[in-house]
Amino acid sequence: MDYKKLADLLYPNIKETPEDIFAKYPPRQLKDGAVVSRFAPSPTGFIHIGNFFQMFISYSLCKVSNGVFFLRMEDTDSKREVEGAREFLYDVLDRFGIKCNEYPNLDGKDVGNYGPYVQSKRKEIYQVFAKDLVARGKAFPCFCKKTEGKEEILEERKTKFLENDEREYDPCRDLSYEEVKKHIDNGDKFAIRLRTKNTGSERITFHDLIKGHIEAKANAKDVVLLKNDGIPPYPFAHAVDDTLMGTNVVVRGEEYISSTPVHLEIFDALGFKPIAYCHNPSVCKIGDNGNKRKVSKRYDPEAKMMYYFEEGYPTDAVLEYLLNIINSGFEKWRAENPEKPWQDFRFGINDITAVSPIFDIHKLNDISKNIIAKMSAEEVYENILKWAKEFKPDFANYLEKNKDYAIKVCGIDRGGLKPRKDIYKWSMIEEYFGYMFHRPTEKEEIDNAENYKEFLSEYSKGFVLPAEKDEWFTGVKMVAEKLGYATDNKLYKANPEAYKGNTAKACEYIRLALTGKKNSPDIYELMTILGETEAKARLKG
RNA sequence: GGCCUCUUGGUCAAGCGGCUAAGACGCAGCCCUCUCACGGCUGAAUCAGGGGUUCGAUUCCCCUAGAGGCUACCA
Repeated sequence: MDYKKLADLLYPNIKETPEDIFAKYPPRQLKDGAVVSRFAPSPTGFIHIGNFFQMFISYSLCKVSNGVFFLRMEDTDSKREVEGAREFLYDVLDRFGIKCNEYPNLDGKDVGNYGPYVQSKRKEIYQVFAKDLVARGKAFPCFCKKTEGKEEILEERKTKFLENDEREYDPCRDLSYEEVKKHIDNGDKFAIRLRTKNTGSERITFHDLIKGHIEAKANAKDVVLLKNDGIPPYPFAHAVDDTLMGTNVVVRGEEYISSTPVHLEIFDALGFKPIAYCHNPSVCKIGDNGNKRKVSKRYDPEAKMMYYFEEGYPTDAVLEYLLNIINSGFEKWRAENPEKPWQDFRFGINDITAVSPIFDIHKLNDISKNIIAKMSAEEVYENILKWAKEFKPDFANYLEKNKDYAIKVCGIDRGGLKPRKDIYKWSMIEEYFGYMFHRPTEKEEIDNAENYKEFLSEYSKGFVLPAEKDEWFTGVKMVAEKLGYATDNKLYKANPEAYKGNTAKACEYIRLALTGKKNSPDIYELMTILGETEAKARLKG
């Protein structure tokens, strides 16, 4: 069989050779240990936290080694592409402050010298390599119908061989030149398949940066290299692109471990050097049946990165949470360096966990609380405003009109040695501090309406907001004592029946009048921010 | 079914042949206190099971079980 002739029959217009292509992609000049890696999303309209997780590992490895982190758009599956998805992708990276060294710009131009960074623009490159493979007898054209869901075809392939033979050779692998020519003349579309050199009994080993040494059955299947539309499925695109682009560490989900033998055989057929893999575990949840399962975009709101924007989590909180589950050393580092930005953390590949973590919203919340607690009132205000502009325009309006006041509210119990740590997402504010933005419309249950009324009417009589907290508290106690409340808690506890309540009870009434709630930050501080007039009005009911 | 990966408290985990098996979140209790939050203290809770190897296994080996993944002209 003259494979060269066959290749020319298939691709009469492809004149370039792999050498020509390689000439355009010179090896990168890198410092020792510099990692070149990439984020290779499909523009399907959302980013799954699992993809984001991988991207972040990849990014961190590049950053810490002063390497190159690039973005490659994997748009080979046009069926799944969604309008506006590319813009959204960039928006997400931007919000998290993730910068790519090389990427395809939205205007169609590339930033970087190893492009195009969009797979749909690389069709000819793939065909050059495919043609070369055919010319060397390592691949062949396949005119079969797609086998998806077609069990009988799959069965036919398997049963062609002896029992227990794991080979899946494609029926088209041994077509004669004449047969192929007939198809071509007929205008039939063809896919290109790898002519696997294996027979099903070979084994291969490879090293994974996270899992270590892995031994597996070698590929023995004539896998598709180019679909009949000329576009490669993932494995071939991965081999060609990552080789040309100089990727030296591929970070991907562990679901790819099983297909690594296929990738390795493709690299081998192409004559490429294999690339180091880092198969990282998937972010999971406990399902209804009590088992682990991957976080799913269908059932779990937190699967989509948009969720964190909508809820108003600070992006650093999400990143630090991820760092926490990726790198066991991060938490210790954070404890020792409470003031440093996460970017200073020396991300280590050896510390990447091999186990699928279960997403823990409590932990995220805790990290977020600590991050927010360190912000100034102004920062909090700016963040809330930014969030509200996007998701709560009315509230954003209010915040802008009452900026000074809103900043004061954001500053409640902020700073100092014991900052308040109860807010973990911006969407909480309106509900949480609602009473600071409008008079409470509802009140939590009052245990003794008569006492409540009596106390407030007495307390609000001639109410003046003192300049000092102590003074204010003394005032409260005076009124309380006058009405028969215990101001000494020990006395009260010893004989509760003798009093209407204690100072705490009196404060509860004031708090209720002011906020409608039984829990709130310091009453005096709230009154100071509300102002004497407003405070008095609320006390009078 | 076949192949691959994973297995320390509820969750994230330290541990790399000898420890009363760290720490964090969460949970419970106590203290502080005008309430909540913060902070402090205390507590409950873990080596999947079975075999080896060894003077000694959470740690090394094997088996079993459980969970996850792959088995497409999807990635």
